[in-house]
Amino acid sequence: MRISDLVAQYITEMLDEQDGAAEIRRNEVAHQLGCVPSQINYVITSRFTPEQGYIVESRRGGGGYIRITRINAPRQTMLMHIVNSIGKTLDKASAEAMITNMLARGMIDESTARLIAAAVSERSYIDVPQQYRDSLRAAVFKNMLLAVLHSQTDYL
Amino acid sequence: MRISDLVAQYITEMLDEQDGAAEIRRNEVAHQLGCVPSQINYVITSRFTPEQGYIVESRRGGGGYIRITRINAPRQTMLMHIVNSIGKTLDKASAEAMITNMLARGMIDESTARLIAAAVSERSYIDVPQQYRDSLRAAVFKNMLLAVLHSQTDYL
DNA sequence: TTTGACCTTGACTTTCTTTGACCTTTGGTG
DNA sequence: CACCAAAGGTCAAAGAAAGTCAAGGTCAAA
Repeated sequence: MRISDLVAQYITEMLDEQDGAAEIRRNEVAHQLGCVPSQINYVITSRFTPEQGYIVESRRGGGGYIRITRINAPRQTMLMHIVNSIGKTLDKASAEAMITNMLARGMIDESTARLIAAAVSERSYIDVPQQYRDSLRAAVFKNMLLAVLHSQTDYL
Repeated sequence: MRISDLVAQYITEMLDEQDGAAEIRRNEVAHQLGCVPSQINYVITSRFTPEQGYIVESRRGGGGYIRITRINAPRQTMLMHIVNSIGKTLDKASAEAMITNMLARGMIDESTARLIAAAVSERSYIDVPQQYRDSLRAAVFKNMLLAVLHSQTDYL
């Protein structure tokens, strides 16, 4: 198992136990998990980004800390928010991050996540000239999210 | 015996032993079987394609892997049929007919149907020149059906 | 014997991870 | 205030995989 996975797991468990908020001391955690301190930063910047639904605050100096907070709002609001945040274009990496995030926060279930991921996967766009791909992905993504909203609304 | 056959056999045996899911490290397998790493890619892209009933996922970098999952079962077979029947292009009307049909036969549920419909709806393709639309729709449709298969596959 | 489909190889690319040297901020202390 | 120690931050280099692609090889069928 990668060290980065260990760190991510450590943080995630802490978030789960503590109701979506975790405060760590970087050096301490690095020492506990046997890695260099900057590894913690790497994990945070790659897997606990705002785009993925986390807020990170920190403070240096004596008594410093890093605080990671999971964002939580009503499902449909979050979905609408995401829909609105999508511009004219959407690259593959962002799409994937968003899907992972929606899944992690229970906004969509796993099979929905897979379906959306498939529809926006690079593989679907192989025959399409590069210049159209990202705008197309944006349109498909948006339409699908609206369909999800529609489904969820129906059952409420 | 060809090297590619060896590789294919290696993977197949692994799938058989492990209930349809195999995770390999490319370099390691290449070394074990005495071939160049890219040979593994060749074999996978030529014999473990979605059309042949496999799903492949991978990750680069430290701790990377290639995961191959075999699709099985009855409903899956029907879906595979449909996947294979989709050609290079797919117009809106045919797509809709297929979705309705799959829904009617219980191959997919209602929310899945809606999602797929959203993804292949004409509205998603507004910015795309007419000439690309149907081939794109075909690709998206196919990928989504494969994702459905993936969901229905219980692996591990 | 030409051709076309399939196979093999290796150079080069891209992505993700790990590490460490150096920088900046903060709070305390003389 | 001046200085220092204790945090955390940044960044680039090196490492560890996997992906791509094109050039050439094999072999059987036409």
